[in-house]
Amino acid sequence: MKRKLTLKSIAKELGVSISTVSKALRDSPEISEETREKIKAYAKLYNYKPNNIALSLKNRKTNTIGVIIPQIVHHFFTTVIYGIEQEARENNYNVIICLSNNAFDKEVLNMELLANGSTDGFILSVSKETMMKEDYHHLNEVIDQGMPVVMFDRVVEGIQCDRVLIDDKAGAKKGVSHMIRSGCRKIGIITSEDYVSVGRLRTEGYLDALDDFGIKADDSLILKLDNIDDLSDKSKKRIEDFITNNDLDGVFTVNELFAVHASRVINALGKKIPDDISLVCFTDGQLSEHAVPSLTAVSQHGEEMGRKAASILINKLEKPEEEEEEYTTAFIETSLVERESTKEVIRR
Amino acid sequence: MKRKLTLKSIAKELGVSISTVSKALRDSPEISEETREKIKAYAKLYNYKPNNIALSLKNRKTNTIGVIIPQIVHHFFTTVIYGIEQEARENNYNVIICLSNNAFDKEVLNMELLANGSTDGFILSVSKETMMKEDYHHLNEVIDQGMPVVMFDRVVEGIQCDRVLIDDKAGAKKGVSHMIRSGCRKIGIITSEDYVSVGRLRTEGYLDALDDFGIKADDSLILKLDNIDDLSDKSKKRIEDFITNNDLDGVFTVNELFAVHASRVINALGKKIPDDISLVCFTDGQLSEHAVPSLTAVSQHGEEMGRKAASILINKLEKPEEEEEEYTTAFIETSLVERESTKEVIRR
DNA sequence: TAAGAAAACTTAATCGATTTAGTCGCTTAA
DNA sequence: TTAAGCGACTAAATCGATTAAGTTTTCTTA
Repeated sequence: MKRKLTLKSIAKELGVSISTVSKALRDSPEISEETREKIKAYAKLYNYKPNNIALSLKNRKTNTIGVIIPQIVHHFFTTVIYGIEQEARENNYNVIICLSNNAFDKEVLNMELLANGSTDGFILSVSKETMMKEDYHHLNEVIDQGMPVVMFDRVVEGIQCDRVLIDDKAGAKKGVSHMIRSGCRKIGIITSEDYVSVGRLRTEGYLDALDDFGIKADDSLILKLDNIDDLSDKSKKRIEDFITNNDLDGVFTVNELFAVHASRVINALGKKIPDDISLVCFTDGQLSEHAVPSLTAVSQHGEEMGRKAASILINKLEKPEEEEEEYTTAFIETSLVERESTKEVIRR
Repeated sequence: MKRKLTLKSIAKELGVSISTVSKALRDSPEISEETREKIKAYAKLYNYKPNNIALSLKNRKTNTIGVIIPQIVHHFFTTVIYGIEQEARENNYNVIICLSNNAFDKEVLNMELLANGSTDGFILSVSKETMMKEDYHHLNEVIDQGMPVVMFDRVVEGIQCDRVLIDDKAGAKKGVSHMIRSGCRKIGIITSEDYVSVGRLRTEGYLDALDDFGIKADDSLILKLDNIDDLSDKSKKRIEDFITNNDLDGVFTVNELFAVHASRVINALGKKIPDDISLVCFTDGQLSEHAVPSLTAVSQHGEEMGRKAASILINKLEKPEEEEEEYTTAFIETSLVERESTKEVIRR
């Protein structure tokens, strides 16, 4: 086991001072050509790399971004992380990832931990529990210490930070409009309770689309489930009843899971997708792509979201300090991925 | 914006020396009860937390684990990360995640970056390119510097490190045996070329199972595709031909994607799953669970794998230094998740 | 009462780097 | 002849913490 080289060990070995070594390696004109070359050759030979921790301490800058997300076993979040990682890497930043598991306490703990010098700033999507508690002291604290924060996807109001959001409303509208254009007239939506912001916004988009085409909304065609993140047996049952008891010709769902189950139910009823019932879901993931029939989906572009969030954060971090603060909200546009679960749009 | 407290600022404020503050906060008996209480009260009031970077430098220990994986938008890897994160957090470690995107250069770069002080050890799954290049100098280098490494899933030989592996062979055998017990006699396998270790091992498990039941293996029933990570059009075509041209009563695939496509093809041929053809795949993910019919799958327990890898690494890190080194290989057992794509096992 | 011990602090070294402020010898110009 | 200037270094401070070693001050106790 060989110890890592340090400036000190190089200096000792070559019989010069530490600062000479440091300056030589940084090409300072203070050091003579000869000495410089000698030191650089030695450093290269033994593969000297400065210690990041020491640099971080000296520069009071870690070049590390802290990412806090509710869960990682989740396709959308991984695409966002992927985007963050790409952008970070291109700008010489590291990424530390912490999971809150949707728990308030873990979110606070993680932030406090990372805020003590480990990271320069945060990208986070707040946990469900935090949203319900409406306790954001941990966010305000790190912001107060001058660490920039960028929130994405699940954001809260009243925090001095930048935001990156999916345009949920426009996305849902896009999906539902597509169904209408392809001939659907009685479209149901499977969504979440309104306190989940993405659910609420997507419902609004659905209503907007109907309105645009002069179709009257009908409350009985709106199914609001408790949990948007998974599919309980109770939710399954409610989806079954919803589809069985309404004579729909289109179903829009706010996530893939609801859609996959809807597809199953429609199948079991002996109806054909898309001939009898069209199906569109929000979120374009593995399930939409590989389901049979494959699902037309509103794609969220998580990677772009991650890149955007990271780029906003890095920008703040590199900015020459204390220009007047401005907080932006960026929207990531969705796009519609047409697949087998919808009919062709009738064009005249 | 208020600056973070440091020992120095506290010392100045209270008119004592830095070391007095440090000792007081660490309950040293050297400091009088009175002074100690005063300092602690002040620190608590203003929420003092020591700077991690400074501690890392002083202790030459970062309490951070570097994780390097080929990709993050991949269900299995996220479950492993989830496991790593859990175990790390419970032991007060941070997790830095870097993606190699299956590229050798990025893997090397990431390791070098993190090895310069950022982490105490590594958990990694080597990239495909690294496996093909068989260039492991970056691994040997960090190991040489005394940083422990744990490899998981995609491991290579000849490196001084611990390993955590899925028991691929036993897992495949489990799946294929199940099909045989449920009545299948002509089982095909869709796998990868042998240079992908998991593909090779799973193929071996398949052959083992056939052998156990006295079924003769037939090379024409073994389809080896180029890429195990995704499904190219070429692969799709080959799967179609494979299933169409062989009169199989069972298909085993080494991943979900192959299975989902096989399912589609079987469907298109007008055959019923599982009545005409049974289908089992390695890897229990979203697709297996939600496909129609849902797929019987060999579950890999990625979370357990992550926990195990992290626990081995942390153990090494906390060990009182330089006991005689021993490298272990841990196997994570798989389990079979029975779903709709296989028939009941006939028990006599 | 004086030496020794104990209590309560402070100084200074250290981790590994950067950088400002010297230092020292040599050349050059007034 | 001598001060200024310059080239080529080194010393020391700094980032924020810990800790071994040193310093006072007060208290014991022979």
